[in-house]
Amino acid sequence: MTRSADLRSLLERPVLEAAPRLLGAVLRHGDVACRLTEVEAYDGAHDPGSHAYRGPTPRNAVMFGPAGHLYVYFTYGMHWCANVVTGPEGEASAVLLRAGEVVAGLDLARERRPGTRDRDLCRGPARLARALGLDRDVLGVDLLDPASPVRLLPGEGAGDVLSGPRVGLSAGHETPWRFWLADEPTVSPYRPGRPLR
DNA sequence: CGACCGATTTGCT
DNA sequence: GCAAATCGGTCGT
Repeated sequence: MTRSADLRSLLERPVLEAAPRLLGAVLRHGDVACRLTEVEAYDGAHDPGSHAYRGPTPRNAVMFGPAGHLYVYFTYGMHWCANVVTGPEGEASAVLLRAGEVVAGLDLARERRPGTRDRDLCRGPARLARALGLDRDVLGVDLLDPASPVRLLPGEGAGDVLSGPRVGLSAGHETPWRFWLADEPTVSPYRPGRPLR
């Protein structure tokens, strides 16, 4: 990861460049903090899988705003998922936070996800959002503003980054959309992947 | 106004 | 491994 001063400029980079470098960074909401171990890139304008693909709507408006803000959406009638907006303003790309390791506020995280093993607390995008207490209340907050309830903080150096193509997309079979840290128990079970160049 | 879909998780088999 | 649960956004009538 990078130092704090570089976070803003990193997030303004193209999403495929910013996404893997978010691994190891820490997302904190109140007392609960999570070290990111798995993310996925969504390229607003060109990615059919992106919520921004069909243009701006009230729901995805945050994606079209400046980088570094939190895009939270509700899906499957019961889950919230969290994204970090990246790229130049108006490009509407974002990084879906898929998994992480709870590094602070373990008690509260367990409370929010009863009966869950610690390593599963943030294993999966909706699980991560739940453990951190992320919902519409924090939609659009600036993660780089020290006054925000949700903050993105630089992490220690991360281990090896693996990447793999996202299934179900016709375009971008050559492009790695998914990034995760090797040898992390909090990452989703098994994915075929290769080291990031 | 109504129908259909979805960047998923969970629980049961 | 598979199906249920559950509802806001989006689009068509």
